[in-house]
Amino acid sequence: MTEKQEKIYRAALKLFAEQGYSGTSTSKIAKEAGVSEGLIFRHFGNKEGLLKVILGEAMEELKKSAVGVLMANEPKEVLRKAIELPFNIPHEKYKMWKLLYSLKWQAEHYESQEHEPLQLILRNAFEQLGYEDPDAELEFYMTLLDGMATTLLLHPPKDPQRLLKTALSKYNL
Amino acid sequence: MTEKQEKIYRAALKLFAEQGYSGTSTSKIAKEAGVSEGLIFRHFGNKEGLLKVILGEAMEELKKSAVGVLMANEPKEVLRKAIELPFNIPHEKYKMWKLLYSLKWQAEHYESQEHEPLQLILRNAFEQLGYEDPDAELEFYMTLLDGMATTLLLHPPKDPQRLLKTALSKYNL
Amino acid sequence: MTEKQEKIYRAALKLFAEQGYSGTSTSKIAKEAGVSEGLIFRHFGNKEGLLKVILGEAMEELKKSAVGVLMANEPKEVLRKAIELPFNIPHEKYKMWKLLYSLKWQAEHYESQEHEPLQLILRNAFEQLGYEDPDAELEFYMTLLDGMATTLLLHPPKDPQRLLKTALSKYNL
Amino acid sequence: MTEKQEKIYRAALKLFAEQGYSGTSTSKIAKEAGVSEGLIFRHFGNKEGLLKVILGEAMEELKKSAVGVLMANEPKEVLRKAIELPFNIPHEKYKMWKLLYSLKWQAEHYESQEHEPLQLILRNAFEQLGYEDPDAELEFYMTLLDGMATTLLLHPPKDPQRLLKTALSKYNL
DNA sequence: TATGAATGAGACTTCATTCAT
DNA sequence: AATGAATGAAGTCTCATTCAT
Repeated sequence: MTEKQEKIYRAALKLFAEQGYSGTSTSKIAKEAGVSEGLIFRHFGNKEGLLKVILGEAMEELKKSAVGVLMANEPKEVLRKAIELPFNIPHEKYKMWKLLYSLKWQAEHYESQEHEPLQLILRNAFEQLGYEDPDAELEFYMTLLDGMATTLLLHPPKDPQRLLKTALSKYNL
Repeated sequence: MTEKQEKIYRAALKLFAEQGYSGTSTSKIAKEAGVSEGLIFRHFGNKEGLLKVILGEAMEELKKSAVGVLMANEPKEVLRKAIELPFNIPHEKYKMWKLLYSLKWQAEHYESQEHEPLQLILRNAFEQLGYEDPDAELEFYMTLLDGMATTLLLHPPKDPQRLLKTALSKYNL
Repeated sequence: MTEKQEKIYRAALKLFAEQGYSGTSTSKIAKEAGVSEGLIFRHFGNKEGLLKVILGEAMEELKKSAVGVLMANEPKEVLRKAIELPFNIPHEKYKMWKLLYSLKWQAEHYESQEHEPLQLILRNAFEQLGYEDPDAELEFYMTLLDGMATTLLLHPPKDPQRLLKTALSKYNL
Repeated sequence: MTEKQEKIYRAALKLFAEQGYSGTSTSKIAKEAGVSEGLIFRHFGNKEGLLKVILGEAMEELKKSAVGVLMANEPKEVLRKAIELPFNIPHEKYKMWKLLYSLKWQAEHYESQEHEPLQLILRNAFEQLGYEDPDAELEFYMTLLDGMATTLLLHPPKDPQRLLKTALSKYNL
């Protein structure tokens, strides 16, 4: 990506995350990026193309961040690393995650990112740990993860570590 | 509300929930409601006015549904009723809750509905039950509630009761 | 058609005919019609919709003007009335015909208006009049008609009747 | 003209002829020519400059093709050669003629190419052949030529020679 | 010479809102 | 109360053209 492309990309990510996709006009993006409006279309085809590029990168990021969990070799470590995921989002990736989560609420853009590999390994962990109903446990764990992400992205507590500690304690991790 | 007002209200609720506020044009609302576009403005002033009316009703609903929790007289009952909240959303109120949650992700419309009374009574319950750090527990519980809502509204499981059961079991309820 | 619709229609017809479809912007049309640009889209959907309505009317007109030829009952009368066609275009229909002819030269909009009924009756007339190769005669006659239209619409002579007379004399009409 | 200049020239000729001048963007031309958009402007100044070069060449061509008529020394030969003109357009010149004719229908670019020399010699031929009203005959002949061009360029018949033969027979040529 | 990034103006179109009826 | 015509501003996108390389 050239410099201006990056500028557009970043401006769009910021605005999409803050004001939503429909709520963000291309002219706002251009202004925020300090670039002519036409350039957006030269580089990304159209507004949706810009979103798709951003979403593509986000998916990459998501997969990358899940690698740590997938590579854990003890079930307890799997659980711990999974729940730590939203706590390890680096500051510069916040916008991206916020956008990803906010889009889940829009029918048009929703594509249930089941993220099967993660779910598989989590289910396996519960099984190995002797949980009675691993499927139910998995479901609950995913729900908890959604809650964590929501809290951390939307109204982050002063001391996130306390929240993490509480969560870990529930599973004796 | 007259009949046509209701129609507009319902159409707007549906579309706002599905496609977002900015993603929904007044003309779409009018078409969905089977009503002239002008009527929206006669009855609700402008697009935002329509949103505010919907949000107002939603807040009422929210308070109403919390009453059960506030009136519980045993700490364990408080916890149980609180976590049951998102499971008791009646079918016809789904749109409303979805809208409420999706708006939380838009900076423009976000107003942290702390919902203090509920939080107070929950904190109190944890205290009475002898939890070491009631504040931390409260924080975690609210996070869990957010997760529940997300799951139920966005990708409801085939058997919601199983999820509820799992949750309750974590607190021996 | 309401008054403003008519205004738009007429402005578009004029400008399309004079400057071509692509050469005419909707803002020019709106200005010429003394109307807001948005109104064009409320009434005609989009720019192409406007063209289609105009073209539809033109086809009607075309058929109507051919009726006289189709109803002639002597072969000589058929020939005469056919060649008189372009000479009888009323002043207010000039724009329409010009547009129709100019569009024939644009691949995108071209649809060979064979106008079969007219051709059939012309061929029949040549046959009855004992012409050796009626098909060839028809072909030539249609070519002549195209020439007439071109001349009359593009660089009308001072005395069109003289041109008509010359043409008629070629066929002893 | 260098190779790339030629490419641009040819691409523009093709597209202008098929889609009209306004309907053809410089970016389409560049793509069709397999050349960067900027190059068009380096070589031809601007879009109109490109058109002018094409039109200039076309005029040359037109004059060249008329030479045969001007050099005929019998009146009948003049008439024959004149009417043969549009039938002798070489395949690779079709685009050019089509463009020339289509531009006649656009007010903006129209410049009545009276082509006086040709008209003079034709009028003279009619006079010598003893036609009563040479001016009227000339007018009709030019109209016929327009018709021929229209037919041949727009919907060429399977057997053009038959059309030519029919035309010639009308003048006993 | 040639490219491709970059731009500003303007294209087509949609939007929220107003107004006469 | 209700409609539908009408509008001006803003939205997305394309265009001809320029410029640095």
